[in-house]
Amino acid sequence: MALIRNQIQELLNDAVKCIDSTNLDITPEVEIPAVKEHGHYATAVAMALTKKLRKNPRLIAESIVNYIEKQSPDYLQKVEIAGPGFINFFIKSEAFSTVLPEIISKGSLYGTSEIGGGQYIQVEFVSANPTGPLHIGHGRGAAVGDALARILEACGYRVQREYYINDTGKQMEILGSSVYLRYLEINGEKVTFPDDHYKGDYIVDLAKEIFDEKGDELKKLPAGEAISYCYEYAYKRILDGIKEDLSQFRVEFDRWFSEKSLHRSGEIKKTIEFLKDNGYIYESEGALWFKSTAFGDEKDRVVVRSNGATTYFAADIAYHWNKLKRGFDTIIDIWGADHHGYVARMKAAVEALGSSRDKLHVILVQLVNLLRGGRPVAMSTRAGEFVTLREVIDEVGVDACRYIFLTRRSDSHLDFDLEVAKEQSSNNPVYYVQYAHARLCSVFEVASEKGLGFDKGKTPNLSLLTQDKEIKIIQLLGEFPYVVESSATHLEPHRIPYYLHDLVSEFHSYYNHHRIISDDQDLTAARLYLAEAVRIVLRNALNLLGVSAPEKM
RNA sequence: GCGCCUGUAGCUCAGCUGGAUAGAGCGCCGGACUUCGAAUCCGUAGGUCGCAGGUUCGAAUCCUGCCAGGCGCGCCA
Repeated sequence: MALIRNQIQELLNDAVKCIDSTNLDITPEVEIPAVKEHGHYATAVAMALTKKLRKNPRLIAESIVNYIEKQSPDYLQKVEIAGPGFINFFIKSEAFSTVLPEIISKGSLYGTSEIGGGQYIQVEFVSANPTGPLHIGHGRGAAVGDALARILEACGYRVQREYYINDTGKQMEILGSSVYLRYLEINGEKVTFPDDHYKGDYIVDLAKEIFDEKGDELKKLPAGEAISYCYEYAYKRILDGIKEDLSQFRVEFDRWFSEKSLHRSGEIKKTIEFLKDNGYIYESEGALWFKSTAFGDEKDRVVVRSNGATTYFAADIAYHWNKLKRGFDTIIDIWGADHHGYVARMKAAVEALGSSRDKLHVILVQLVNLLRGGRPVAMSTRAGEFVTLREVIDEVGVDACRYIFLTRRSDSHLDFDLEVAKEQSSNNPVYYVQYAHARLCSVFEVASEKGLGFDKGKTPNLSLLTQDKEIKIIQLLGEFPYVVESSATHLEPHRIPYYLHDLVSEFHSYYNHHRIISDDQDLTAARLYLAEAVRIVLRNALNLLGVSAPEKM
């Protein structure tokens, strides 16, 4: 049984084809009007066609409506033309309720689809340097990337979640050196701590750990060896901490990809060779340059410095070549917005590697502006002044934290005030949604105490669901699959929380106006059936966000 | 100087890619618990959609120019 929206969509497609056979590349958009006087669904397609057909929109609307009336689909109560040429559809209420049995029978699968057609997508996110604990900004990237992956999976894509570890290079040396210097301090030596070193307390803690294990042993080693030991130790401990934090944040990666492995395998060298063979590399001032301007970048970029060292960008190209060779149909990179200047060159590289630049989608996540009581909190890894993701999770909880991140477009700046998130936690949008779920669970408990079980196999008399609010809820439930789809195709997780809010607000209102459990057995059965459908959609939607659906709060 | 992002109610943000009277939450004010959970509901107030032009039947949405905030612009990573 196709959903009403689908049927209207198809009907309109046919109607448009019928009015004018000259290859119109317009697909009519079906929307839900803001006010109910405008029907359950509406389309502005007649206005969209005016330019092409050079006819009055109302005339076009009339011929579309004529076509529709000739078909006279059984779900349609009436169709009318309004305003400048809107076509408004009024649906019979019993037609709407056909979605309920579908939701009940599909259960946790309701909302999933096959639009992805098994396409293979990689989502690379977080990828924070293992030089310190994750901070709040990484948390936002983690929430967005993970939710996106869940949404894409729900739409029939095969998804791989990957974390790229920058485990080599100058920063790693500085990390090793930072720990080593702290270690020397613990051993009573006076050291000067350079400005570019990591000053966080966690560095001191790591040095202490090494001291507890090794005593003054490292002091006797040549500095280079000792630093290397410190680096290995610190890197491993920090990365383990990152994994732990992410796991607690309900983010699990399928693969942790090491930058160092690209150096070891010679892939970076091979990548540069490949580009050179294709004429995209030239030498200048003793360095090797990638001709990214040939693909729209504003200037060419160095890949091998005059001292012979490859740049970070060179490794990044090799990394993306590696991704491309793994056969992904689409590659999604989620970056902090401070890296926006790298999009053009990365897309240029992908194209130079013989692929399509459209295969790479870069989602920029704006940095989080962390506040406490309205005052900005300093955030600098180097200076060691930052609030870690773990601290935020401990303070406001995983559910609230993820929800706050996911309720905004990723490219909008985000003020995250810890005091507000904490103090107003009972007014936090996530609880509004979770409360509806808990409330429903409670209703079912009461129902079962009264011996009003819920029989999944038996469909009650749904024509009893005639209240405006019931129709509205049913209609919204029917929208869920489209919301998930649009969220996937636009790569915008925030559509889910906004949908949830609409649905839940409608449900709470309904709950306050009508009793689900009453003396009328048939009506109770029908309403419990509706309630169960709501509960399923709430669970499924929250699950896409990685937010829990508690039975009690 | 150049580039990217943002500018919508007092605050935090949506606005389905050009459609009908621009919407939520928080906050303010006023109501609703002897009845399935009041973390809820119902109602009031609050707007020159940063500014100015342009495109057309129609603009918060598209194009141009300004203004403001954030972030980038290295043979750093």
